[in-house]
Amino acid sequence: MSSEQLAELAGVNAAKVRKDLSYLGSYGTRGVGYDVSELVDEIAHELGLTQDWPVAIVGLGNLGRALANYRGFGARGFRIVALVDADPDKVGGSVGELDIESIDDLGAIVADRNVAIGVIATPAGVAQEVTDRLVDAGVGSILNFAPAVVTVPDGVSLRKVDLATELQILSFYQQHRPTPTPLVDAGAPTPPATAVQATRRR
Amino acid sequence: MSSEQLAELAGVNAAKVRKDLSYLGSYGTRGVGYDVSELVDEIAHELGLTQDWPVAIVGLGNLGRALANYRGFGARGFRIVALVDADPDKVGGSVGELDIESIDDLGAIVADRNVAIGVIATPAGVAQEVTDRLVDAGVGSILNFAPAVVTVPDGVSLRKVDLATELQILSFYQQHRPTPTPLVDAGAPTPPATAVQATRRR
DNA sequence: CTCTGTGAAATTTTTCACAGCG
DNA sequence: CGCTGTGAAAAATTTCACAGAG
Repeated sequence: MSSEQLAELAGVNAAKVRKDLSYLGSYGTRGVGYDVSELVDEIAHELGLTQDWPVAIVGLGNLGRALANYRGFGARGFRIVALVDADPDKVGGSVGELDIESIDDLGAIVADRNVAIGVIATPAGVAQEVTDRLVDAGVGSILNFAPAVVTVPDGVSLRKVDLATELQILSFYQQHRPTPTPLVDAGAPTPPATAVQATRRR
Repeated sequence: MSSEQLAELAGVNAAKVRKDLSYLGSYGTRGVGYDVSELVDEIAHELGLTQDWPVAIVGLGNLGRALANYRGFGARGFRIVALVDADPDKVGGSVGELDIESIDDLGAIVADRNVAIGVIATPAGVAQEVTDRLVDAGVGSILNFAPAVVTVPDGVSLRKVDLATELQILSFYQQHRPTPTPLVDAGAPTPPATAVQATRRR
């Protein structure tokens, strides 16, 4: 597959694809393109996806349950090894194959199962406390879904997914839409809309 | 509050805060700083958050239910006005205050309730089809949680939240962590770790 | 001939640094 | 004085464009 095709699929410039891939090394063949399975392997290796990263989910409300059931994790090599909650009513219950354990046992759980990544799906109010507990237990990466800013010490990675922020960004574009409702004949070649775009290609 | 303080809270450079805010106009007071509530109002206005953007959620598996129950949406002015699924067993059920309706009624639902934003929480396999249906119905912004790349016509905004991608990014940093497990005396000033950081400040 | 890999150019983003307002 | 607003500089990112490998 050529950089041109990859670029089309990703919605970016072909030169960017080539430049980015060049940082991995020279895995393309001039005049031909890239071997996709080779690329997949190389990228997986570079991203550390060939290793097994045990994941613990803290907080088993609706979002935590959704994440626990999310099949996309296993598919990409992330193994959920623990579900932890503070609510005594939830502890002892289970989601899928896994039992819900008490956050008081976090230290032992992280140590025993080598938890590398902690996912926070708790209410905002306890997010920082949970983060601190995870860090103290030795977890090196945190993915925070709680609508709260949390801080971590140097050396710990932190990412935040804020669902409301995503909607706010859409709202911005929605407000700046070329036409509030594009009342164009179905079948017309293409609406003349060309303005600020959140959209990628086509 | 000064740009310095705002920058500290956001984990960015103070000049960047000032430069960014300057695009809204001149809402600061020299020698003093910014009036936070004024900033909140101005930013809300610029982002279109003073308007009401009706949201429809398509797909009511675990993730869809979590999103439907997510209190952060209402708190920031997004009103969920419809829950839609293709599964006849789910249609007629409800989540919170809202009934689950059939995707076959999508056109009427979008038109009646002025749905502006569609949230896709379906399996990957039907994400493109659902996207097309939403766009045909007149929805101008799409937030895609399905682990699938979907395309939209020009003039429609699209954002994607990929949970597994977030983990992959963490995995990358985890793999490049300064020390696998920072075995530093608790109480030591600060671990000497200084390397590639996903972390913001402190 | 086609398509990669990559210097160099163009563009965008971020930071510096300071005039000047309150 | 202290802190904003902003030109100008610096840095980072993206794109161009083309030599040269296959």
